[in-house]
Order: sequence, then C-alpha cells, then structure tokens
Amino acid sequence: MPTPPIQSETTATQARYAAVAVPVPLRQVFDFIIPAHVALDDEALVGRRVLVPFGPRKLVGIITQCNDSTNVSAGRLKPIIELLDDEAIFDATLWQTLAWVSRYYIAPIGEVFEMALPTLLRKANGPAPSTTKHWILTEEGRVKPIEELDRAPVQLAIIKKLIRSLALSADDFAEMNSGWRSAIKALTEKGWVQEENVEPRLTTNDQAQLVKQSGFELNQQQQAAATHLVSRVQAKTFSVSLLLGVTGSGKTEVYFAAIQASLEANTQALVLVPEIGLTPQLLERFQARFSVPIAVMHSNLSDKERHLAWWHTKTGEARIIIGTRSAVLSSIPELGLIVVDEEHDTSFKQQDGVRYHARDTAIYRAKLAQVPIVLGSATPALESYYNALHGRYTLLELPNRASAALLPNVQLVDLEQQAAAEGLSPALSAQLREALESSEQSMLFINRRGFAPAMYCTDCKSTLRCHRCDAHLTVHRSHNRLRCHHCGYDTRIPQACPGCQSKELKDLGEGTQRVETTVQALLPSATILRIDRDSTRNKGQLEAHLDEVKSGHADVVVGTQLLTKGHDFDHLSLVGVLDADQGLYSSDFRSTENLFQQLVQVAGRAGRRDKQGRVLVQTRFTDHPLFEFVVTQDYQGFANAELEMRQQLGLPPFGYLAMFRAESTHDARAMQFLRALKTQLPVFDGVRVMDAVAAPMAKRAGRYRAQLLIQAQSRGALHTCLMSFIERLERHEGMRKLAGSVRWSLDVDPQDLY
DNA sequence: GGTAAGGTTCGC
DNA sequence: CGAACCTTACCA
Repeated sequence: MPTPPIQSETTATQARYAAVAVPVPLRQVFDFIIPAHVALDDEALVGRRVLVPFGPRKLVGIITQCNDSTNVSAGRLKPIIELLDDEAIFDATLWQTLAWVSRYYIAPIGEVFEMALPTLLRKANGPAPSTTKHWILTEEGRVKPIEELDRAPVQLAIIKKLIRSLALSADDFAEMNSGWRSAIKALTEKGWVQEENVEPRLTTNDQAQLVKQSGFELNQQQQAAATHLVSRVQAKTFSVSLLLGVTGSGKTEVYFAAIQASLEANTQALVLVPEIGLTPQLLERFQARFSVPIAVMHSNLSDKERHLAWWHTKTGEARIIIGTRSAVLSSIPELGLIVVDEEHDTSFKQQDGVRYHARDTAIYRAKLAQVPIVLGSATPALESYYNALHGRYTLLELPNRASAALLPNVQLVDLEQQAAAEGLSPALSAQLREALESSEQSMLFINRRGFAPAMYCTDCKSTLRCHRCDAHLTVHRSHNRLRCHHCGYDTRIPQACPGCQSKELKDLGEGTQRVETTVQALLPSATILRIDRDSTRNKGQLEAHLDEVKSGHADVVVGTQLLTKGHDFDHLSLVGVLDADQGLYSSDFRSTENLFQQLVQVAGRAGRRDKQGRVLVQTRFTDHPLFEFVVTQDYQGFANAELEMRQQLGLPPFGYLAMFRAESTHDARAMQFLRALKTQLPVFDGVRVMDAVAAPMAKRAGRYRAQLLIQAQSRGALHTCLMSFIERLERHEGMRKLAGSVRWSLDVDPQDLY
C-alpha cells in the first residue's frame, strides 16, 4: 500500500471528516476524522475503503462523503486508522447501482457495500490479490534450441508450455507428470527458466479462434435477433431486449453474436445465469467460442478464487464475466453488454440479507452505464413480458427450435379417470415400457413440493412430525433415516409410533426414491438413475449423473427440479410429470406462473434431435385453464390470461408488494411485533397494509414466524409507506424495544409470499 | 451485527 | 456468591 502523500504546506488546515458506511445493520453513516497528513481531495477519497475504530473493534468501511464539519461532538470522534485503497473500490456505475439497491430495497448502505465486496476485501487487505510464485522463460531459455532437450521430455514439455504463456504457476502444471517440480529445478539451474512473483492471470483458450472461424449457422429468426442485439451493442446506449425463445431455440448462439459485438467494441460483457445453470458445459461452450480471458463467479469459489475473479474483472483483464446473482455487483469498468439468461429464474432474487433482484439490478445498472441488456427465457417472468408488450422492452422471438426438431407433444393423463399406482398411471407405465423396448430414454419428474413421502401410523392416523417445525419428517430409505427438509433434523426411523407405540408405520406419498423402486419393479431390465438433492450432495456428483444421462446409458431418470434447467439430453424422448397439482391451488399468487414455467421447461427436455418427444402430465384437474396452455406450449396465451387475472387483483406487474417478516423463539412475539407496527402507521393513499398473519409454516427450526403484506398501486406509494415503517421502527421508543426482541426483515418485491 | 454492561437466574 | 444466561444500549 503506497503511503498517502504528505501535505507540503504546514499551515493549519481545516479539519476534515469522512462519512463512512460500516458493515452493520444500521441505516446511517458514521463520521471519522481524516488524519491531517492525508492531502487528497475530498472527491478522491470518496469510494475508498478505510479501517476505522468502531466501538471496541476495527471495521472496514467505505467513505461516502467528506465534510469540513460534523454534528458529532468532538469527544466521540475518532480518526480513520488506515486508508486501504488508492482509488475507489467500485466503478462509477456500480457505486450508483449500490446506492439504488440500498434505497430501493431499503437496506443499510454498509451492508450493501459489504455484499458487493469479495470476502477477502471485507478485511483490511489491499485490493490486489497477493502474488504467487510463477515461472517464466529467460532470454536464454527462449532462444535455446528445443533439440537440446530430446532426452528430457518433461523439461521439453515445460518449455513448450511456457513458450505459449507469459508465466505459469504450480496450478498450471498440476495436470502434468508429477516430475515437473524437479524438471523445473533443472531448467532453473541451466538458467533457462526463472522464478517470479506475479499476480495470477486468467488463462485464455487460444484455440477458440479456430472454432470461431468455422462459422455458425443461425436460422432466420436467430439472425434477426442477433442483428438487432449487435446494433444495440454498437449503439452504446441503454436498451432492454426480451429474447423469448422456445426451449431448444438456440438462445445461446444469439447471445454469442451480441457478446462478439461487445468484444469487437472493446467492452466487457456480463452474462448472468441461474445458480444451477453455470455448468462446466456452459463454460466450455464459451471457451470454445471466445479467445478472450473469461472470469467466472459463482458460489462454489473459494475466497481466494472469488477475489481473483473480482480483480480480473475490475482491472478489465476479463472481457467476458459469467456469473450468478452476485456477479452483477462486481466492478466492470468497461461494461458494454449485459445478458441475463433464464431471466425468470427465482435464484436471481436473494432470499436473505439484502433481498435484491439481480435482473432488476442489472437493468438499473445497464441504464446508468448506457449499455444494452438482453433478458432471455422460454417462459419470461410476467413482469418482463408485460414490459415487452407495452414497448418498454423490445420483444425478440424465436418461435422455432434451432434444429429441425419439433416441440414435444404434450398430453394430459387424468388421474380421476385412471388411478395411479405408486405414482404411475397405467398410461405412463405403458409409455415407459414402450420407450424401454425401443431403447429410448425416459425421465420422470417429481415436483419438489411433492417430494416428501411421510411416515404414517395406521393406528393413530398421524404422520411423524418435526418437533421444531410445522412439517412432517421425510423418509429416506437409502440411509434408513427420517429428515426434516426445513431445519435439517435427522433421526433414525423409529420401530414404533412415538405417539401410540404401534408398529404399524407406513410410507405415505411418492418421493424420488420410492418412484425409483416402483419403476425398477415395473421394468426389471431397465437401468434407472435417480437425480435429486440426496444423490447429488457431493461436489461434481450432479455433473457425473448428468453426463451419464447424456451418454444414453440410463434408461429411466427419476428426478426433481434439478433436471429442469437448460440441460440438453439428446437421447431423451419421454418425459413424465408425476404430480402437477401441487402448485395449482396454492395461496401464493405466483404459483401458477411457476408451475407453468416448470412444466414447459421440463417438457422442453424431451426430443431434442430428429424425433419428436412425448410428455405426459398426470393431474387430477385436467380442466384447469393452465393445462390448455401447457399442452399447446403457448407462453403468450398463458401470459395474457394470467396478466388479466393479476390486473384484477392488483398484483404485480399491476401492483407492488412488500413483505415484513418476523420470527422469534417466543410464541406470539413475532405476531405481536407486526401487529404493533401496523397500528403505528397512518393510512397511505393507494396502499393496503394487510393484517399480520402467521407464516404458512408458522414454526420453523424452533422459531415462530409471522408476516405482514403490503400492497400498493405504485412504487412511489409503496416506498413512502415502507420508509414510514422504518422510521417508526427506529424512532418510536416502544417499537424499538419490540423490534429488538424479534428477528425481522423487509422484502421488497417478494418472490413468494411465505 | 457485535460487543459490553447491567440484570436475572441457577448451581454448589 | 460467582458463573452462566439473557436483555439492552450503543457504536462516530
């Protein structure tokens, strides 16, 4: 860290104070004395990280403002301990975006800043990653003829590898013969290779160019969409495009055209993908296509890896940044394009802490940075589609599959007409058998909410329940255990019912494991693969399973949601949805939308190549209007009908919601808090504050939970009302006390109402 | 959120 | 009577 310049003049200068945002859940900044020896302009200080004394500890905060005066009494003021950065840590548009996140989601600015920093920079470290030991070729090593090494193959391989790169670290040699260390040593002694400490660099696939030159065939609609996006990238102004492309329509190739344009304009492209969508296969596709440094950001990175990816992005070394939700909060100084793939995916909304939506944040950031953003999905969020209908977004459609493949044929199976045995209707069983006989792959999909088979006592007619949650325990036959999916409680399957000591305990409902057993009994010769959270717990397991499916080895795949997202299974021709009804009559206003999206995405897995896939959806409510659109896979028809319903109810995108949630270990305290909060408030025009109610699962992990829904006709009204709530919470003495005794949170634009 | 100070309960 | 536990106030 360079020492701050010392002021040359010795004249007594006006004392200066820095307003610092510290990572605490307080909606205020704190003033600190700027040490006199810091001679930098106020402007130059804003945005830098500082180490400050805070109570008994030291915290890393960020300067938000500098002033010549302060309201804080002199006795309480303390000086900044250390300046940690020599420039602002966030780029200009990110700085403003974070300020917006804080305002819009009513989150403390210090917490928003903290969230945007890699963990290592939340501590008093310099912004650059530490250097690591690398090896480079010396002048001599560069000119020495390779023939001299014909009796040392490992040394030769190392030299060849080094000729292609500037510097290589131990990690880069990891895949080589284990003798590489001694070979390096020998080369160093010859003076051909030397050690150097350098910042780790992103490796680039220099073979990609070759692939690129071979060209890509875009169909007419893809070409039209690509042309539009390329022109938007070249225009370097803000615009939002919604790429509505049916499953298998080749949206990625369209993104690639836009990204290519961004690279040619010498700007950085940010690609946001759902948590589950950032697969090694996706990365390989990018690396095969683009010969530029690509930074990857996702939740499985170590602190060090995350810091590196962040740094490579901030320095501009990375030209393409592929990441999940939080990647939208990284410094991207030369941003030129944002892509949000599967924009309807719920993983873009953070579900704890600062509850921001990465898609909405990305749109705001694109506007500030004056760059185009493209949202892509086969089943867009209704909010996005509505904006496209009303001309706020440009709608780009890919109505056909990219190859000659047809959309799958979707049929309903009426469970009222033909009863399902162990989850499988006769129609589905017959199709499964048929598929097996013609060596085709099948997939059975179980809605996650229907995942849980419970344990049922036939004598006292009760299910075994979790004592910490309002939920029943789930049977896991493979481990012979009962588990609670809500708090993680785990116990052995009891011999007798804890209530009545009866030994007549039975499994109830269909879970993935049970369906697996059923199918195996039905088709003894079939190879069955189960893919759910239990079979993919370990790192890489999901990938391994998916590869097995793709290879065509498995005849029947039984799985949950994990299978829905963007994986291409070329051999898959039959998809069965065992129970579509879970989401149909739920209290949550988004459940129909989510179910539709899920069914279309699942159906889209079937029949990717030459053969039309078949999809069977089992339901007891064949008359439900939703299914008409599922069968025809008519997104727009569905969206128009659903939008009409939302309009009548004043729900998003026609109304704006916020949810206060509270929980407490004490029965009723959370409810008491929310009730008091509501009574504290004046009535606002255009805002309805509902009654405080118990959460749908009132007890979870030993805590009692309650919620308070607020519905408004406009964003402005909602915001005014929420600010007033927060004001009460922090100023009103009684409310402060109550708030201190519960854990509460505010969710603006909640994803679900529980 | 974290910490320390003040209050209360519990255990030997 | 002190340790352990909880509640409360404050942080510049």
